[in-house]
Amino acid sequence: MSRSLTQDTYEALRSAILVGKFAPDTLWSDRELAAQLGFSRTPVREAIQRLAADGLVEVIPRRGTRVLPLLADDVREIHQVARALELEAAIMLATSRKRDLGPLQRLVAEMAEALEAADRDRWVRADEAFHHDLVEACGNRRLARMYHAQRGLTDRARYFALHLRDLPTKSADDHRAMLEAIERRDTARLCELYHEHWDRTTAELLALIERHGSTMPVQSTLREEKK
Amino acid sequence: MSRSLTQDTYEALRSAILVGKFAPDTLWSDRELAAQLGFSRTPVREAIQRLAADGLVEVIPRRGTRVLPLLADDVREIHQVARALELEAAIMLATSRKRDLGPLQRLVAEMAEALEAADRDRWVRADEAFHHDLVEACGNRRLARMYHAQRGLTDRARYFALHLRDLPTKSADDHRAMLEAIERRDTARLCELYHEHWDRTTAELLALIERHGSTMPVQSTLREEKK
DNA sequence: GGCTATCATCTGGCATGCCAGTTGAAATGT
DNA sequence: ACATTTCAACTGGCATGCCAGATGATAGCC
Repeated sequence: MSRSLTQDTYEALRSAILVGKFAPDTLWSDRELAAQLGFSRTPVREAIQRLAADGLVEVIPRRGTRVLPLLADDVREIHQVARALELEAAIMLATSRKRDLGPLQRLVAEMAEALEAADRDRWVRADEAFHHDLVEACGNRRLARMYHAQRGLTDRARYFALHLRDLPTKSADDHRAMLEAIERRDTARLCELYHEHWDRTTAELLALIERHGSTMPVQSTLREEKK
Repeated sequence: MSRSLTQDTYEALRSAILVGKFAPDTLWSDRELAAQLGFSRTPVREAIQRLAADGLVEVIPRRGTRVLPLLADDVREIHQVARALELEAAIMLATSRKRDLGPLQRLVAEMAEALEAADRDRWVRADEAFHHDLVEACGNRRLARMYHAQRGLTDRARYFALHLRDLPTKSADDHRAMLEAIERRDTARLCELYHEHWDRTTAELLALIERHGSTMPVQSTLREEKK
């Protein structure tokens, strides 16, 4: 895989948690994880340190490592942070002199096409790419890193939500409007749009989460494998 | 100290770096740090993982752990992120129904008194507390944690800057105006104020940094102690 | 039966030993 | 004298062993 077992472990565990392979609130021991992944406790422990710093797990001394659930309040908090950061990035783009909005324009078009074809997966890819590229384009790498780290935490929820809701026609309009505001360098309009867009997105996601239980309908498969 | 050597090590190293006891760009080995702190490599290594995640150090395999310098670009990026997050918190306070602005009002008064007495240390304490409490009061713990983590990175620079510049009379006005905007629930004004305030603060800090070299005038003392 | 004390077994915390990659100065050849 | 090679002394990566605290099934008591 990569050049470091710690890195591999970190990525494997993070992805497993975000995809839902570890049921929230379950306890895991470093020995157990190490055995499953095939190497020793040390890289696993170091990876767990990082996951704990990310807020994905909680280490309980002499009890185990608990996978933290994604609660409604967490979604609310994460979305708020993401909104603040992405708005800052958008404002930066809106006031920047040299900028290339071509990729973003293409992605908006891509989303429109995906909607016409009712292709949810294609739409979600373009949507992810739009927000991703927008934040990347602002030039602040710290901001981008923090944004992606937070946003990644809700990937799982968004993925399930996509198949449970109506086609996101409203979101497509929002994106187009946001891009236009950036083009026109209209920061006041941007602030409005972002507040509307994220408030609605958050509410939609929360409604789905509450309807389907606070944890997404994914169960751990590893627990059973082990026995 | 606390209940975990890893935690102790993390806090000790983080504080040492932020206070300037480790010269930027110096390489350290985990064995060396462990010997100085008095325990073994394991807790030191786990603490270093977290410091690397914070962006304070960089681990170079088989070379050492490099203390990252605080460059002008870093200050720019950090201030931008902090501004975005604090503005979001301020807007939250401005639109919240039940809120207690008493502590913030007291801190604004405190800053005014400190200015009259030309007491820089008292002023900086009140200033820190103002921003701290403002972000805490918004109720989004994630946002608060990220804000403080980022802001902490520039503590060192701000501390030195304080004694090298004029009394921050302008900042005091800004804070008062910000609080008033929150009281009047005037979010548009808040946006303006935040952009002005942080742009000026960033520019001031950068000017001082560039005048005094990209790294603050602090040298490592530990290197010598060791010999 | 119900309650309590016990203890084998589990956990994370930490120390330590070995490995392989990197380095820079000494040893070597020209 | 200089360029090249070599190698001892580092480094972080990883595995492993021991420890003390926490747990829960069980044995013992009332």
